[in-house]
Amino acid sequence: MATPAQLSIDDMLCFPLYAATRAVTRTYADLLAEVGMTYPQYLTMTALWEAGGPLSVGELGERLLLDSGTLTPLLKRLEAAGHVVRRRDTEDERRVLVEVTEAGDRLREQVSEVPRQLFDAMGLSLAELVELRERLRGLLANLGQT
Amino acid sequence: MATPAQLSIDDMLCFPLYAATRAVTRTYADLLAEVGMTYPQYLTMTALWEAGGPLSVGELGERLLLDSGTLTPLLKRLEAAGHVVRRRDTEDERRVLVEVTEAGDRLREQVSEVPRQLFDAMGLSLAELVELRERLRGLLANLGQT
DNA sequence: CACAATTCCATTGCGCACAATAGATTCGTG
DNA sequence: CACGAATCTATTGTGCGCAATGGAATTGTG
Repeated sequence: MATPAQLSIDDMLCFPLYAATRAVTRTYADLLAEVGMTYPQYLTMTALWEAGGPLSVGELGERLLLDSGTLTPLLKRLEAAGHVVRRRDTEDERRVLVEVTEAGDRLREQVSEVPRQLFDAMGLSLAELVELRERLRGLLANLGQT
Repeated sequence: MATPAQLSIDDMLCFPLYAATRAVTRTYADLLAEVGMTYPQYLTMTALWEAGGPLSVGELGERLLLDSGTLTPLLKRLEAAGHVVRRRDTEDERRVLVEVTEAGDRLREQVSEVPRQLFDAMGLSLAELVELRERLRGLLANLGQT
């Protein structure tokens, strides 16, 4: 099998990648339904929890590899839900700082089992997960992302 | 590292998976820009080319793991671009058959180098690609997809 | 201090994804 | 054949992703 000019859909790498991502997102959707969050919102909250303090929209975008056209409306929804507050940075009025609220911190405990639940649903050994993760990181780096 | 309760964003599998998929989609967008197609549209055309004849919306959905809410508008755009035609199945009026046009067949040649270009952009060896593909197929199967 | 370039966020427009629902057609069973 | 169940596509509504654009604030340079 020498990468023929015409790969079938089943031979392509991109399709399993694409389909697996959507399957993971659906699994998250099930797990996050009770707290009313989506997977991108959960990722965003995770980045904020991890940072331990306010992040600007741009800093969030760097960590999540998302641009402001995606983040701005997403952050407004998180703010409307009471999980974060957004305010202009007094040091640099161009920037908007996003900070987790107390309710957002309580949410962190409510979803603390989600990573474990997802790990179980994926049905991979830890070694397989780590190897897959490293392969994907390599792919991401090759495609010109961090 | 024993799957701690609180994984950081960098430790999670889901994030590299999610980000790598978006990076691949962007790479496809660059390669497909000259023919005016998106990645999901290209995947859909690939499924039709591969089938060698008309497929119903449902059959396409099975192959692509997409539902009619996604496919119907996508197929209408492909039809508006002249790449496919849609018609009711005379055998079963509930079904809509999607068939590649002559223009759609010519398109196939115009994108014949895309798989190779993507393979090069990904920067993986063939062995790595195959292994990654199989891991992702396994994950997809575990998450309850085909 | 001007002022052009840069940085940063928001907006707009388009195209997915997908849940939920609706509506038409066909099938299965008596 | 009747008719309820099942099948199949379309529609609606919400939420991403992202390119392109715009506008406000800041920075760098002379």
